[in-house]
Amino acid sequence: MSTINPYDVVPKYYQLANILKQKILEGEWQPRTLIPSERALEAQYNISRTTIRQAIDHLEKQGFIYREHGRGTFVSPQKLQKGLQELTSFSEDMLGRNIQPGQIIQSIERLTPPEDVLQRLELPPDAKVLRVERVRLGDDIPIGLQTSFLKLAEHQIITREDLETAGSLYRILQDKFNIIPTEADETLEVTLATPHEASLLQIKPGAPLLLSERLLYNQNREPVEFVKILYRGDRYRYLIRLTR
Amino acid sequence: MSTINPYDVVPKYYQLANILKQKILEGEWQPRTLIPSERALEAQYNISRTTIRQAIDHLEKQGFIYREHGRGTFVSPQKLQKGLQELTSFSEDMLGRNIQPGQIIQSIERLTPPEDVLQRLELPPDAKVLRVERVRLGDDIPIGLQTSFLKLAEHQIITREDLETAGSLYRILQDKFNIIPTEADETLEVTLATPHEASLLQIKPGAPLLLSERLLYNQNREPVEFVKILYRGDRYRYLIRLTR
DNA sequence: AATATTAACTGGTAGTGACCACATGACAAC
DNA sequence: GTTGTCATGTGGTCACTACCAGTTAATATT
Repeated sequence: MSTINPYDVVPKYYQLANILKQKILEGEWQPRTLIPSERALEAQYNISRTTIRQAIDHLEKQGFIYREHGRGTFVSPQKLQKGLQELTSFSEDMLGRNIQPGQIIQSIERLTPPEDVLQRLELPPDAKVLRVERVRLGDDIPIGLQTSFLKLAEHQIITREDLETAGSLYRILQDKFNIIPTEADETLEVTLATPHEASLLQIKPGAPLLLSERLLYNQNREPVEFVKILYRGDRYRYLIRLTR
Repeated sequence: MSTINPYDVVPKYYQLANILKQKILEGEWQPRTLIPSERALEAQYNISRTTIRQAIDHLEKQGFIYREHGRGTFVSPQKLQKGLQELTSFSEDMLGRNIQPGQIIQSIERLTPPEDVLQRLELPPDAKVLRVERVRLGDDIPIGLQTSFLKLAEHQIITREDLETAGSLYRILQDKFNIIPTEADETLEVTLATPHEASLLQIKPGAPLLLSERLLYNQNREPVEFVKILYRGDRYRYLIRLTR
């Protein structure tokens, strides 16, 4: 069994949460069963109840456990499809489904985007953004057509090499420009493929597509990216977990 | 200004959260501006920092504010589209968009559903469920075709009257059967309308539809309802907020 | 046997005190 | 001017303590 170090860069509650999570993932604690009470854990790990509760809070938010006042804390029964409702990049999304992500870069250009994109990015009418167009692949099959509009200064460049090596655009934003995605608003709707889109996605013109439009905010809640992804209707399904 | 009662059924942190929320909604605290520090609020309201933090935790989770370590706590700038990522019924969804929800009840029947529905509801092969078919309206225009499969005992009946008076199915589940929806897994994908679906939705056969499939869990994390909604592609757009 | 009471659990709320980690601006040193 | 140091203010973590609020089962009462 792992132990908890009293002084570390990693908070105690976080370490504890991982220990408990482990017990669930490894099956030591079965779904629907009661886990030790907060007072019991307090004694067992010699950690204050404050910290115990903080750890359990995290696990509850992540959907591993649920609490019932007066009865106890239980392991969630659901074969948890990890981190739905979480902000993920296309690559992360694919990896979560055990599909190998890939991409064909169509273009990287600095230009003035359509009016509606400027508005959402809170930019003046003549501003320029970096547009990145890619066909996204899953296990080498076209899944979606992705167009990103990035609010970046003129000297902030993203190259083909950046994209090819990093794979994920979020990685680049974080490492190269210190932009950390924290939140996004997304809409989903249905459209039909234009001939151009159809040829890129290797489907028939007029085939149904799932259109996702996502406005991404950085750590200061400023919009930094507007992304459109046209998903092939026959090869993609959107998953979320909702809570009340 | 409101005051905080020391002893009440309503927790202090909850009352405080509402007071702070009010200040944001009424515009007293403008977006992006710093709100008083936790120590300042502690002094101002004569509440311990523990409780202050608990209130702020809630507001942060709801997206009203965000914190930056070492800098302070700020009001979120976003014209918050309330409670996305939250579990809502069709009626609640519509009301949140300022659209009047409505329904045409097609049928209410007790029957054995398709195999896949039984499996998701964790029922044996011969089990029966209550199926409710409705055309859902928004401002009197057909928006979606909704089919609910409810895991209910034989004596647990839902009548047309129940549905017509309550409006929301969730209301009925809660009031009549003490089933409280707490969580759901949802998938979204694209399909094309069959002639039958098209006629009910008043669109052309083959028109693109957004198909939502939702498995709803009760307070004990048991599946209680499986709902399919076929949304008209031209009249419905799905909204969510994602966080990281 | 049925019903009411109670004791002993559970998680939930609240206060106090202490210190850590990060950000920032004032100020000293160069 | 530039750079480095440091004091101060912010949120983050943690311990200890106390009591409130549901749940349950044993027990007493009828």
